[in-house]
Amino acid sequence: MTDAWLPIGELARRAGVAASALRFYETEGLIAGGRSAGGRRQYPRHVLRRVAFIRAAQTVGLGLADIRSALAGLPDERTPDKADWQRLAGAWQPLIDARIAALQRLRDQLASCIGCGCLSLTACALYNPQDRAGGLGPGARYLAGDRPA
Amino acid sequence: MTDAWLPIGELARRAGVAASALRFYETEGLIAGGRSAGGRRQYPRHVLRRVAFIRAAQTVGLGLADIRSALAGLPDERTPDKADWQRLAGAWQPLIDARIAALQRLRDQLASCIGCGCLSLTACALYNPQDRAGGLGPGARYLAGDRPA
DNA sequence: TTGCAAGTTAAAGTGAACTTGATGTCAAGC
DNA sequence: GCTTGACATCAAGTTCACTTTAACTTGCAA
Repeated sequence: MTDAWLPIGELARRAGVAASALRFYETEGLIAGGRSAGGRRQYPRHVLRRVAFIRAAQTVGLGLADIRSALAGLPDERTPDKADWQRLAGAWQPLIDARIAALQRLRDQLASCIGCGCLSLTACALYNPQDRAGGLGPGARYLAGDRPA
Repeated sequence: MTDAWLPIGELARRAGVAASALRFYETEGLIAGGRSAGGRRQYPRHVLRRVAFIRAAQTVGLGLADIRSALAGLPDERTPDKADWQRLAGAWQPLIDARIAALQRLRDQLASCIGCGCLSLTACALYNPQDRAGGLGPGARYLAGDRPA
């Protein structure tokens, strides 16, 4: 087959992530590959899918530590197949559902708070520390369509 | 009235945020107050509502810069009233709706991707850089119930 | 053979929202 | 007067997911 091994630039281009990110993923143990005679990284093709998984998992809201744990559930010496990926990605569904539910609760509470105009600490459902868990964590700042350059 | 002015510890306790965070907010121009003879911070009571607004806005997903802009829309020498807060919080509704919609799209795409088990770069809707905007930004890592200690 | 793009490393920088630590002051109770 | 706890400032540290920088090497084409 042609290009059985991908140099880092190729992988970066095809996966749509920066080469520096891929090196970072490698040092973090999220991906792995071999080296050429000259010491350059050479990735087997299936790493592409692995990178895709990582990015998708990030979209779902997972951190790299969680993703590493998830990837640890893949078979070691067999190339992961359809069922493997299904198993991993299936675990996301409840997470997304929970996030949606939390946002909907927030929206409803906000609606009632706008109705009363209170924003009171004692009475307003919007300001309830318990519900902050449903939001984004600190550092979550890019809203839909508001990605950095 | 009793305790017309709140020392920072009182405000922290009542608002449910750390005193260090309040000092930080003050240096960032998000809240303001006076000083006692001895140089200690004294906050007027309505700062409580301001802090509540800040935390609520964060829950909605806004960053402090956005929140500062929003707060700039409040009257300067009049204590903000019901209508003022309503006006500000009303702007959140579309943001929340957009976030929910983005997550629902993600969920649907994930469902179809699990159906096919592909996770393929060319065919899978889940791995689509366009859609990453609908997720959380980089650094958004705490899911529901997964707050740091 | 020369030139250049693409690759290598380690270390430091980024940004957001705070927190922690060191060191010193203030105010109240005893 | 003394202890205690809450408060003051300022600098530096934390977390995460990377990116940037600097200095150097590899590999391919002209």
